[in-house]
Amino acid sequence: MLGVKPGAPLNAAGKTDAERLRGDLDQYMADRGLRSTEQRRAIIDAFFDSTEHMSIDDLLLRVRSEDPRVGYATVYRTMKMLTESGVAHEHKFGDGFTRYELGDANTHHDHLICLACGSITEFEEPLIEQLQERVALRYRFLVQEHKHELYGVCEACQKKPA
Amino acid sequence: MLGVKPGAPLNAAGKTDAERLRGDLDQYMADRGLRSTEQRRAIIDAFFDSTEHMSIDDLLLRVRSEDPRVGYATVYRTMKMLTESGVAHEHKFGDGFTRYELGDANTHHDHLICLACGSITEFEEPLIEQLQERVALRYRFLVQEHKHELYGVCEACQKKPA
DNA sequence: ATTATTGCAAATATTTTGCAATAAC
DNA sequence: GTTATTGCAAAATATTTGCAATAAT
Repeated sequence: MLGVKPGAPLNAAGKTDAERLRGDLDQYMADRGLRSTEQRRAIIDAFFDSTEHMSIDDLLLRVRSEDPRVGYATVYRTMKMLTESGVAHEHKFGDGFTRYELGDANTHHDHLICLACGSITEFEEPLIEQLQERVALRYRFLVQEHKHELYGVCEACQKKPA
Repeated sequence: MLGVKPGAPLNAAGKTDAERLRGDLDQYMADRGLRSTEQRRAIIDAFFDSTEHMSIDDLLLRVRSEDPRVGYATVYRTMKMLTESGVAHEHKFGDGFTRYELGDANTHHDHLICLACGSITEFEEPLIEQLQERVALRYRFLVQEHKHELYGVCEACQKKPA
């Protein structure tokens, strides 16, 4: 259990979400004969180690600090694999960069995006999800995914001098 | 009052939303010495006449059916002007195209996007907006705009044979 | 020995921009 | 007559892809 943050929440099986997702990924790759390369391992490590919402450039920067010969295309291809396996989720917050976060199927959350500093905060509000389901029912719309994002100014940026 | 749909809802001043927005636009353009050209008039007419959520290509197609010599760049530039004046709102629903709708400052609505046929339905749910404000308060976040979109399958597409 | 993967460069796709020609004021 | 606007082509931006070389199985 090296590299696991002390105090990370454990689930019933005694594993962190990240550990479970890594297991899912190994399974996914094994199932279709995908290979574990040095580059992939480096990118996947960078992704799992990161504070969330990394862009391709963020990831590449990190990975290249250890191994400068990793190419853009490999990062794109690896993150596409993670997305398709459900291990990562893609987000487009409107700054032109696709960002990735851990694909936690169980805990759904939405986002507050600060237009001043770019910081991204997660929020959960089950009552909104509930009302959302009611809206879907009203239109007999089958929801597959949703996006709920509030854009504005975070607390810290409000306090900064103009 | 030519070209106004019969039965369109009128506001206090006896004008439709579209009429009011056209007035706003005239004001906006006059204020900064922007000129009324044939191309702009054609694009603006196409935009106002349209069922909502037109892409640049949709607009260009319409405009070119009347005047084939209008260029892409002019449509982009005109829609940017409409967006900056608040007369149009931009949306990116994830299919790679920016779409535009009438910028109705008073009636806020959100969207259901069908992934099968691409249709876009608007919905309003004041209770969600209310809860959203509460979330913002909880994080002391100053909301400037928001995006709430449900992606899935619309009623019509659910009924279609697979 | 196979075949998935890599890195590069070229291709895509959408939007933006420089500039000379044109048209609105 | 000024100066905003147009249309074109080229640039910019983010992402994808073809392909020969490489590396994992």
